[in-house]
Amino acid sequence: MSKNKVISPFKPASHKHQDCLRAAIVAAKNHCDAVGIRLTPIRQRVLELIWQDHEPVKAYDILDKLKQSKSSSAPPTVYRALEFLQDEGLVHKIESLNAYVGCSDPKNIHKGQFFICHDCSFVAELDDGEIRHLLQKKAKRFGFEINDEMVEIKGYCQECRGLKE
Amino acid sequence: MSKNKVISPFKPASHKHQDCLRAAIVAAKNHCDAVGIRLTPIRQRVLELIWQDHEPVKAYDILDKLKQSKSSSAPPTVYRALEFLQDEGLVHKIESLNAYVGCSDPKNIHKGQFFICHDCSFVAELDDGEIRHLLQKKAKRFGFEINDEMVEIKGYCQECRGLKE
DNA sequence: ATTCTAGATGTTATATTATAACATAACATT
DNA sequence: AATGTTATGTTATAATATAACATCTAGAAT
Ligand SMILES: [Zn+2]
Ligand SMILES: [Zn+2]
Ligand SMILES: [Zn+2]
Ligand SMILES: [Zn+2]
Repeated sequence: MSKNKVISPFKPASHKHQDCLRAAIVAAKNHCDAVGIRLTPIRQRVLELIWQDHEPVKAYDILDKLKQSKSSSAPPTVYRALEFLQDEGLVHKIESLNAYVGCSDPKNIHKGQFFICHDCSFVAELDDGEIRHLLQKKAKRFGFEINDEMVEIKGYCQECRGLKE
Repeated sequence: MSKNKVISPFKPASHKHQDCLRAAIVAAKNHCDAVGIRLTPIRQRVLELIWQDHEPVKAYDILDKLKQSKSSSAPPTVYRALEFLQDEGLVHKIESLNAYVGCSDPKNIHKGQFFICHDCSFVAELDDGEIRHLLQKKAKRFGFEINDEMVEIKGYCQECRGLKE
């Protein structure tokens, strides 16, 4: 089963992001209902904060915003929510940035491949069978059994490149 | 120019690591001489500590060992040395582990692809043109210009898989 | 409806990773 | 020796993340 998905494509800055946010929350609710776990208010709020944009968000930035509506919030509040959301495939951690992005495809558990713009910080995500397959092939050559993958690519998105002219 | 190198292959636990260490230090000295920069005692010592094994090493573990011979050492001592070594291609940071591994190919500046064993922590490094090329191809599809790449693959090396039987 | 319980949250403290800022020392060039 | 540059020393603190234990609460079991 070698799917080749664009989980989250680059979108123009002008896109109607309200729709991305709304869709992500709906997908999260559906997922949690289906699996029989609870998307509590804190968890939903953290997810909403992460989906404020397509940029990776830092844990302590989430904490700051969370405190505004819920003064009892502390680091564990955020890290617990993040752990839950990551376990459920609702959020990925960008290891090279110590930051978190939403994932709109929780049903299908995966580790994506991320493309991150240095200028606008937009993160696009693929779940690409070709990449996975090539890495498998390389690994196989020296008898390595893959169990987890991190692919994070930085550079400049089309829109930002246009602006550089 | 699409090279396809195995920078640092998996080696049996029994290999004569003294040779790896020695070769790495010689390569580092040669590189620094050639480029006209200084591999100072601190920098060399940090590099040696990183090359104690093929496992990623944590900054504060380096610091602890450094203190044993040089009591004036502090976090900046280590992080400065690490920065120097990374800039010169003598060390790579494994982002997903916040740890550092030696690189035996400093001449050729690159971002490698890393395969890391969960059991023995051995890190193998490729500088693989095929992988780079595929990522380029994917990026091109949505007009993304790559500037930096992180590929870190976790799993089980051949030797450790054999032991699991 | 009441009790029980697992899961979720609150709270305090601390561990881990990394950098800022400024002072001093070592080294190279003139 | 005087100068500029690079490296190191030193102190403090920022940024990221987890441990440990107390308390609460929604929902299951009775
Ligand atoms: Zn959007
Ligand atoms: Zn951009
Ligand atoms: Zn070795
Ligand atoms: Zn192994």
